Amino acid sequence: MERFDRIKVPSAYEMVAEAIEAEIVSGRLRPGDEIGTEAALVRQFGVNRSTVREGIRVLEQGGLVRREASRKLFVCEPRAGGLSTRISRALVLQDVTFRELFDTAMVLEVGVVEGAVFHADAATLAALEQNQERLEAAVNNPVVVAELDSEFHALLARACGNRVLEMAREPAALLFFPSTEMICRRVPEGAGRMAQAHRFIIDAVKARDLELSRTWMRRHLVDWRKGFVRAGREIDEPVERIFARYALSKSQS
Amino acid sequence: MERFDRIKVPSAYEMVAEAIEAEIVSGRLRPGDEIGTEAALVRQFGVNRSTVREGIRVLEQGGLVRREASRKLFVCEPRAGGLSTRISRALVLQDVTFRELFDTAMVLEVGVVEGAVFHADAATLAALEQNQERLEAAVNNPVVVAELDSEFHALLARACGNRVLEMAREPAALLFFPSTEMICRRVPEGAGRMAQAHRFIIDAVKARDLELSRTWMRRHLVDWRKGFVRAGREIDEPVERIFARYALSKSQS
DNA sequence: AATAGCCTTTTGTCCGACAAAGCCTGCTTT
DNA sequence: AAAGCAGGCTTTGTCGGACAAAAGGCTATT
Repeated sequence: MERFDRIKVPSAYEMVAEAIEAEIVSGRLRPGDEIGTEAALVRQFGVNRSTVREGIRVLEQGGLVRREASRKLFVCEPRAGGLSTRISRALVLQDVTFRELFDTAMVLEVGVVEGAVFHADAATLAALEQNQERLEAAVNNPVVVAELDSEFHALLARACGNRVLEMAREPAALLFFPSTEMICRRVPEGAGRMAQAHRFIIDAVKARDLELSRTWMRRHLVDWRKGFVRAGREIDEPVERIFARYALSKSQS
Repeated sequence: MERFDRIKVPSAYEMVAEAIEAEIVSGRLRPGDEIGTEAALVRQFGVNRSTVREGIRVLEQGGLVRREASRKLFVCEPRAGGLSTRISRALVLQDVTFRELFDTAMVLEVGVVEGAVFHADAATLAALEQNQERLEAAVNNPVVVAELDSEFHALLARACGNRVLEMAREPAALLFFPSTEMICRRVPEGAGRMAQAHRFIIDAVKARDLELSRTWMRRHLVDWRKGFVRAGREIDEPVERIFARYALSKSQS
């Protein structure tokens, strides 16, 4: 048992990043505000431009500021940060299995649909209907089906009116739903069953029927799992890195 | 509807970061491996050291590499990234309410305890027992009680054997459980009830009793909420930024 | 008013340099 | 000969200055 922690001398670029972060977290700088040019920061902080730039990289990667087309630097919506992508990547590096993804999705997506039953508004319901229409029209195109399934769940998450839950489900969803494409490709009847399940879920949410919405969400996910196994995959195998790299790079933009 | 996406010309430092990231994600560089000195990277990539350094900042902040005491750079365990902290910060910036935190915790912690019923091993159960002992000995110290409560739920999450779920709950937990201290301070009987609930949860997990574990976890969380309200707080108020800043900075180390 | 061309600002990258901190190696001391 | 120390080497963090290319703004032309 040591008495003292190691002393960490903060470097200049870290202090630059922290100073700007403090302004954002405190609310003195709001999303959309400009940070100023690098030269301006050099003047204010009294450090070299290289140092300022390193600090900016930290903030950029932290999702606090954004630079558009190598131009002005401004505070960005905290949502935008692409943090989920990085969590997903960490999960892949830990060799998590599809079972873990599935079990987590079961917990989170059922929680989401419960919230949606209480909070879904007309606009989101309309968006869900539109998603459903497109899904029914595209049951023979695995790529589009996978995208629409992913969007369906994202819309539902938005509809549940809980931003914490919405964000909590994102990393798993990013790894989970892309497999839908593979499933649809190998299990022909999969897309049809999915469309049917979505239909029931939407109806249950509209009818504010908690129990029914839960039931159909569970059924929908169990179906996904069955399809996964029928497509010849093993539920306890880790999410492969190559696949994940592809899926995540697509989502990053 | 535009036909083409904007073309993004990658800058050199981004390519440096991506090149190293690719090695890590593909598994050719494993946690613990050294990346090499800045000078070595300069030679290999044929770019300036400033450029390499900017790339390194990106990777560092992304939680892929770590530099210890301003010394050698090496690939780090994906878990370490401190990403949850940043998600929590984003949530605070979005002014999420305690209700959102609570509802999410309800979904996730119940999911966690279900997993724990199936997967908890002897070592974790022992750790939970030890946590319980310390909790019962400290019911009069709000600071310690809050820490132990937070640890209790983290242990349970570890016990559930699902790293995806474990990581999904972290951002909410980081914002949620610190309030326990405030509650214990203002509601004297709170800590005792908490110890009792923990006791029942541990026993239910040990007995592999799914339904009982669920029931007590729900009860435990509902209790937290009652305490929150009895402490004079409003469940629909946003998590304050000052509080969050304090809580998160503590957790970062 | 719209456009083309010019000028200015800003970013991305490069070069070279140096102090401070860690690491290593060889020397001194016991 | 082993342990301890000092000095030298390596590497990081920071600095100052420089320049091409892109973006933005301004003016004159049609």
